[in-house]
Amino acid sequence: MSDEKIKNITIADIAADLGVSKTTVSRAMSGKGRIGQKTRNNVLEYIKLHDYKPNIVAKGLAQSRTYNIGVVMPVDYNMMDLTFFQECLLGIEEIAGLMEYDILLAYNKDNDISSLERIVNNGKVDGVILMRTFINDPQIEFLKQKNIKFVTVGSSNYTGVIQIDHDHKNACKELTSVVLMKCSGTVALLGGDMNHVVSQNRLKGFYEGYETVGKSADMNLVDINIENNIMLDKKVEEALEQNAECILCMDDAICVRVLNKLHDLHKKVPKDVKVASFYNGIMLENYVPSITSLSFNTKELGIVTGRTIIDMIEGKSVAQKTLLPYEIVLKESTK
Amino acid sequence: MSDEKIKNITIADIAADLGVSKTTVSRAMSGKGRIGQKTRNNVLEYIKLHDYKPNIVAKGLAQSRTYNIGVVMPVDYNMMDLTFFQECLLGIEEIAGLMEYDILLAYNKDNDISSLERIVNNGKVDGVILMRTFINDPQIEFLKQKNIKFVTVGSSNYTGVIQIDHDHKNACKELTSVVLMKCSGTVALLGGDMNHVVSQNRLKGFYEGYETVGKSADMNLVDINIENNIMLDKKVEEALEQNAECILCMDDAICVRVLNKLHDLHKKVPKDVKVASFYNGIMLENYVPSITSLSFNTKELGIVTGRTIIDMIEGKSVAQKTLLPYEIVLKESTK
DNA sequence: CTGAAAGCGCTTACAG
DNA sequence: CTGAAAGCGCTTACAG
Repeated sequence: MSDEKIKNITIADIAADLGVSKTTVSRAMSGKGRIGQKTRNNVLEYIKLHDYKPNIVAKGLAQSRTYNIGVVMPVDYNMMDLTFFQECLLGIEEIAGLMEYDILLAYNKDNDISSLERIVNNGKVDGVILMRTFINDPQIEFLKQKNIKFVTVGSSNYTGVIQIDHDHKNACKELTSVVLMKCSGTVALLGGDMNHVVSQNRLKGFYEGYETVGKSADMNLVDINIENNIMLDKKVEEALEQNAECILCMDDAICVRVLNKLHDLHKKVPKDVKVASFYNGIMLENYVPSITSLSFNTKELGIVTGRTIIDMIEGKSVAQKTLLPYEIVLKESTK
Repeated sequence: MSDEKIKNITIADIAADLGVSKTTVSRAMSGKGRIGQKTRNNVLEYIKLHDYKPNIVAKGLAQSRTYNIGVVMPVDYNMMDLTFFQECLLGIEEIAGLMEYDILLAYNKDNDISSLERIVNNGKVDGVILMRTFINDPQIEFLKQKNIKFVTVGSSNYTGVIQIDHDHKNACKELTSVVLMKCSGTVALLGGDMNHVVSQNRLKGFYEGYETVGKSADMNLVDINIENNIMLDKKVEEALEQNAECILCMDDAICVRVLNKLHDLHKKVPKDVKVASFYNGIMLENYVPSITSLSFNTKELGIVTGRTIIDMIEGKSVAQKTLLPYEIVLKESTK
């Protein structure tokens, strides 16, 4: 066994073997340009027989393309986010593979975008997916200035940015109104960092949910921007003191903490207080009692995001904002 | 703003502007071949001034390289593994970036290696890192047959495979002997799928730990290949019935389950029984009482793995097997 | 319908 | 010390 990689067969080899020009071989494969049916079949047959794989890098160079898409992963995640990103990435990879694209990874740690800069400055990607964005986002600034095509997972307040997201606002609106039907009265809302666009949308949906039943939220029971878990625990106690019949949690992490606190206080769910979450997540999955929550398909989010950036790369026009559907999963916790 | 990517400056532009040949520019950058000091500085200055970045793809084509390394991630992970893989990947990315390489992602789901096949058949990578391998591994078969350079994270029983791992065997040996010092008598060992090479090494270390104190393990207290959590719970009870003074757990997932079971049985750690784990992990981190365990630096594992595959790509010789150090962290649970 | 030639942006013998 | 030319493996006007 030699130490070298096996030398791959090239388009020139095929041309020589078949007694045609490289042009013809190229055309047979791409389907572009006129070519005789017989000639074409000949080439295709040869390719199949010899299991020829064109060198995508060379193809890319000739077309000023790379057939790579850059994906920027955040590093400062917590456990729950990790599974979200992984699953989304899986969706991206799946669709990319089908379209003959590959994923080039970059990381974003504390808004250090050097990793992103490298892959785009080195011309290694045709487009970029940002897995997480911020209100003021150096990634977006950089990509705009470089005029590179990109898509964001989740909503962004930047103008002109193509974004794919679940329809959090309407999801929260609907869940809120469903819960309001069950608890004739006081519903508390806890958690949510308003620096995140998604939190803003959830809050909006919450208010709109109230509107649908002709009421308006009791602002004493809405506690956002809770700084830490200790604060959160206190907010749970306060909600109970104000006789909240149901606690809505901004996301699954909040919800787990709330449930633990209720457990410590010997409050039974749903007998003493109902609980629901605006986001499903792995930690909520096997909780007893089962927890009512919104349910989003993360892998699908990845697939749609991947398809969108590839469409953009290939010159198709795409929607400025794509909102994916959601499900409301009613479980024991709001019975 | 045009719809096109900004056209990058090329080596030809520099050559024209400076009135030298492309050869000279190339040489100035690479440092290869003879070139006058003054000419060289001229070029370098121009490059810095205009912030020129060579097109790595073109460079790669000319050198039959890609400056990409493929990383194959497993998909059938559980939560705990996920953080391991993420952190390892982070290490790989860090060193790759420093060496001007990038990460191309592939997935391995149920030993479907089509994703891996695509990136190597398409000539998109110079080498591959396998994040997880199996006793009979189609990934390894494929890469060997293709004669592509690759490295595995963790140990493999295949011959001739370059592997990077923590020194699990000696780590387990040392922890076992430390624990034996504290519990003059009966130590139980629970968990570990013997289809995994790492489990085999841990078990070996466990036995060797006994040897160091001149004893041999009580086989009634060694329970490996435990099929599920129910079984595991039963094994915990059995260990207690046999008056085990300490329970050693093969990994953190096992350990968490064991701790929960002990909690249910109202057994106090370490008063009623001591506990230690052969692997640290996120779920063990904040446990009360704090848990004695082996501690491994996962990011470092990634860094070393990345450096190794790059060394191989660049023709340097590397060790067949690299074993990284470990730490024994004594905590409350074995007091 | 097919091919010769130029080009994508680099590197690298070869020659001077 | 420097440059003209060929080459990496493709694509694509252009010409016939």
